Amino acid sequence: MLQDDALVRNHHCGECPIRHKAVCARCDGEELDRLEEIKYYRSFEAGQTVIWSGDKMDFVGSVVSGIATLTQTMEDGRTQMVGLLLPSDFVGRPGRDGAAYDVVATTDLVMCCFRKKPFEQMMERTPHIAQRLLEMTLDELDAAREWMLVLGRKTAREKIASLLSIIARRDASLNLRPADGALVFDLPLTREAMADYLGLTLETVSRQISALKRDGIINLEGKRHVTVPDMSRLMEEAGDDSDGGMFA
Amino acid sequence: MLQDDALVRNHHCGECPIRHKAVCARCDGEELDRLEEIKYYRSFEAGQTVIWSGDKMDFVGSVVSGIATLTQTMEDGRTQMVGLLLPSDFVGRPGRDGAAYDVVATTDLVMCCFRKKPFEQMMERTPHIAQRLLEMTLDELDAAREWMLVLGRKTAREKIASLLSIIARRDASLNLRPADGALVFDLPLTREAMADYLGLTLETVSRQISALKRDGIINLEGKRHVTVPDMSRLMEEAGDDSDGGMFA
DNA sequence: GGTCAACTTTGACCCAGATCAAGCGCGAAA
DNA sequence: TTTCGCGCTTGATCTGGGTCAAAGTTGACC
Repeated sequence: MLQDDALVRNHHCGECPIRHKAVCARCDGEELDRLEEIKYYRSFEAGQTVIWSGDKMDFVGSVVSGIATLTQTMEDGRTQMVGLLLPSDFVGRPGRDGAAYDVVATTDLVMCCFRKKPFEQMMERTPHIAQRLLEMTLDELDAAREWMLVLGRKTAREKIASLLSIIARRDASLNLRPADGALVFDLPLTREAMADYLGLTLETVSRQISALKRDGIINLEGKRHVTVPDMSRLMEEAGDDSDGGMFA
Repeated sequence: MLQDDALVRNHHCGECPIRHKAVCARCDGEELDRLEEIKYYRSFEAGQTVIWSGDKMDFVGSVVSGIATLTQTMEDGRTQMVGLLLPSDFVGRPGRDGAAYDVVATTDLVMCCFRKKPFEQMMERTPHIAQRLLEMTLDELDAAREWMLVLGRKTAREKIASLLSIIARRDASLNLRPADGALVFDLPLTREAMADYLGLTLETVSRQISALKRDGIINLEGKRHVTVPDMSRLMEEAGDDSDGGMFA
């Protein structure tokens, strides 16, 4: 809360925690000044819907802190998560009016927003923004394709292991702990959200997590706090081309 | 064959069949001239692999005619198609050396290629190219997310109906036949390729196609030639928010 | 400290789709 | 004209994960 308030009050891009990773990453000082003029912050509480699919979207923006999800829903209620938005990820699509997906804040969330029109105009004049956005979009496309393999061809156990290893890897690169080889992190998602991400039911998610715990692949304290004693074993379970120790 | 030869010999972007849809769509005359200098054509036969995953990729390019697929394979042989490349679609990623996926020509294929380095340099100087590529990448990302819903949450029957309606819609916009409401097209994929696209086995694909035929949703002549008497019924079977008569 | 609600776990049973196994149809080569 | 091979269909059976049901955990709020 206090932290979020601090973020909301922070009006200096220079000190922004996502300065070097977000859509503005390539902008120079002068370009940043112009962005600064049109930006504004919005906060959302955990559970709040940021945008409803189909709504008119008059802004775009970056996640500054917290986590949001992108989901699609069929008329009968089946839902599939199609994106997980972490700090520095971009929301919205220049050149489109309606939102294509529901965007929901999974944790408390702070976004750095721009009204769509001025942002689009600025993008025309500022190749650095379009270039960075292209780069980010290509990365997201790769992630989506990786996920298609998970959804289409992996077993429930492999799906869970894949999700855990993605979260573990992300946390390892952001936070500390390359220490003894054991990784520790908190799951940012409920069992139901994991199920929506993986194309499973929440019961199956629960069962497979229990199974991985029983087999010593992971340890659990409470429902959310995970320890991975041996990352390469987890990756083996995920079915990814094995062990290659890539820790960026 | 004759047609392909004609395409290979065609050195004038002005007459290119994908001129207004490909990555060069926004380029003006002068920019086109410069692209023309560095472009070259490559042809592939049906079944040929264009690029192997992991290989160094020293070119990028557009599909001019024919169809190619993008697939990922796990060590044990499970494969998932993650993209279907139609004329005007772009192959390769500026700013990356290795190919992330196998690219295979499903039909005879002609591509308009650029060596990666000169293309990247040109992209820096030519915002029109980056802008168009961003637009195309965002479209692909949307398609990939749509497909995640299909893979994660739809039944086998809905998956087949989804694939058929996508192909039908594409053919309807390219070709003729908005006539009496019946659509006719040829499947460009084998049962196995459809299975790889949909995360199914080829047996299930075959059974579900037979079932849709039995139920009068589609008609088949031979194994590949499909007639859809009532598009809205097919879309209902696909589970897409119903009937909305969007025919671009 | 008790209650309530949201989240999670676990069990019993079932079914859609995978797997295994024949056969069919048709175009190309001989 | 026969034969071969490949793509496709169809049947029988099996099983991973869904469904339905019940009970355990946890934390927030009185």
